[in-house]
Amino acid sequence: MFPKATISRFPMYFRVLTEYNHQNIALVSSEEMARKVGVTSSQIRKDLSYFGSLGIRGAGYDVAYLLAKIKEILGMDKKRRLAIIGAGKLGLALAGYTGLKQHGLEVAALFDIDQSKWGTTSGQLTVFPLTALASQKEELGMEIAVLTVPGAVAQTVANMAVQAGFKALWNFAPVRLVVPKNVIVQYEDLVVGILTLSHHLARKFG
Amino acid sequence: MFPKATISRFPMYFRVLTEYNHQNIALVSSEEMARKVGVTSSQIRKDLSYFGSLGIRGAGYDVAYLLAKIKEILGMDKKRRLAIIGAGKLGLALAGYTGLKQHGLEVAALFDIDQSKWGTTSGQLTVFPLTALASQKEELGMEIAVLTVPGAVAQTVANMAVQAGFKALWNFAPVRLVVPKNVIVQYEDLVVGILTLSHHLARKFG
DNA sequence: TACCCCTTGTGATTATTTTCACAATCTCAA
DNA sequence: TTGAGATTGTGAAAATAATCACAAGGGGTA
Repeated sequence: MFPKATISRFPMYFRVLTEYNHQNIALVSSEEMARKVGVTSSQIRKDLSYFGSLGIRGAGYDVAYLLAKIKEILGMDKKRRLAIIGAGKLGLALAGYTGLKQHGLEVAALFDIDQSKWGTTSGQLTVFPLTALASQKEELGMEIAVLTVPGAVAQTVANMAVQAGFKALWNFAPVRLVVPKNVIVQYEDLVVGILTLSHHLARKFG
Repeated sequence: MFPKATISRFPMYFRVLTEYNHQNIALVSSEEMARKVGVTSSQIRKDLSYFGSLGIRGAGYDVAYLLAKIKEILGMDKKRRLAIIGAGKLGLALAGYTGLKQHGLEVAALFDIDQSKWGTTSGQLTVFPLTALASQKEELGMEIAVLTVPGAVAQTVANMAVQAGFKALWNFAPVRLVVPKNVIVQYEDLVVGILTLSHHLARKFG
């Protein structure tokens, strides 16, 4: 089995390859990619080797082919639809975040318990009542539930998402969720990054 | 030196300790914390041991004392002020994100190159022209620059932040930045989490 | 005070991840 | 077709991180 960090490097590989593709560069070496991404070339070769012999010895990697492979590995060959639960600032920001669309991810609808938020938002997205989660999941073909709700209600909302049939949760609430074994949870803690910076600042400058 | 992951676990420790503190629980064992955080108790003891003998053998950890220590380690004992550069959806969402304030971080101002955005936002925050970065840094005592700008201009904006005297950058643009050695960059790639989920979905269900 | 119980702190061990270094083998040119 | 030059793919080694297991103390009680 490959290291967990391997998958986390693939989005970066995807982006630089997209760039090369856009520049009509057909072949690229691991050394060249490494410079751009900021990792070692052997790291890139090792990461890719977990998924087969994807390169051409003596020549490098075929940009279009590798791009297709990475899309496949990251599940980007199929369009994934997201349900954002919690139409607060963070939920709305994610709904309008272009980075998602650029990676084949589509926010299909938002959900909130607050009646005053129901209806259509600035974009062409609709905020539904939380109770409509299960029915809209089927209607819109959503697979991933994004939890942008306060920590205090995160577990309750997670239960509802599981009940509605979601098998994957992307959780922004700073809470460990208890879910059935067949449900995947990806935790996203925005505070970790900034506090890591704060720690380094404190070390260096006090 | 301690593992990088050690620091990334501290925000979670901070939160559960805050909870215990709120419940007037004075003493807590690593075993008890471990259950709540979702890591092993020896992991917690090891993490804490890098910063001294913070517990009491036979009894556990003094919640208030450990909380103070963790605040110190994460640089939360001093209020850190942030400058958000890029007053788009993500920038505005971060500006209003309560999680930051809860960890002693304060967004002091926003900056944007777009004249139509200059002025006061929904909160009591002001959006300044990008050219005011250096002067406002001194005026407002900001230490950390948050880059919520498109990837294409991220390097240019980073250069301006460095020029203005920022020693720490929190970069949301999916681009590797070139900065002087004494400047710290923390990368935040929102797409990694969701594509990790997408990968697992593709593996399990196709 | 003496003893028992409890939990920390930490070397030693194990597991995981990255880097090294080079054989394998592909391309290109003559 | 052959040989030179390039770059992959990958075992082995090194570095990093997590877990184990237990000695070292501290707290509480009689």
